[in-house]
Amino acid sequence: MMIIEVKDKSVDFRRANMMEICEAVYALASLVPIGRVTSYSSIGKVLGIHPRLVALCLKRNNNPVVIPCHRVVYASGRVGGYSRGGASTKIKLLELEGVHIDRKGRVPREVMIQLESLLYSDARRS
DNA sequence: ATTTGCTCAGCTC
DNA sequence: GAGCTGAGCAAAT
Repeated sequence: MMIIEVKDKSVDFRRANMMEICEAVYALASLVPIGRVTSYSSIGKVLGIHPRLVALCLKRNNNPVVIPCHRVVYASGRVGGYSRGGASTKIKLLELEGVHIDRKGRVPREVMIQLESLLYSDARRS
C-alpha cells in the first residue's frame, strides 16, 4: 500500500508523477475523521512535497463525494480556499460536522490533526 | 496583526 | 524558454 512505502521512504514523492502524488494526498485526506481537520503542510510533510502541491491536487482531481477536501485547512488555522462554492461553502461544511469557525474564519487548535506525528508516534514506542 | 520571502507544477505567451 | 498564478508557510516585523 502506498502509505507503507511512504514510511519506508522507498518512494521519493518529489519525483513521482502528479497522479501518484494525488493518490497519496487523497488517501491521507481520507484519514481525517468527521469533526477534525488537518493542514496542507501536514500532508506535505508526510509525502515530502510542497504544501502548494497538496492544494493543487485537491483542486484539480477533486472526487467530490469520496474525498473530504474541506477538512484540509491552512497550518495557521485559517480555513483557506475551496473551488466548489468558495471558502464560505467550506466553512458551512465544517460547521455541519461540528467544527466551530470563529468570526475571523479560523478553526480552534484542538481539532487540528498533525498527520506526521501520527506516523512517528508508534514507531517511537519501542 | 500584517508583511515578506520562499516555493513549484501548470498554464500562457 | 520566460513569466505569472495559486485551495500555502514560516519567520520577521
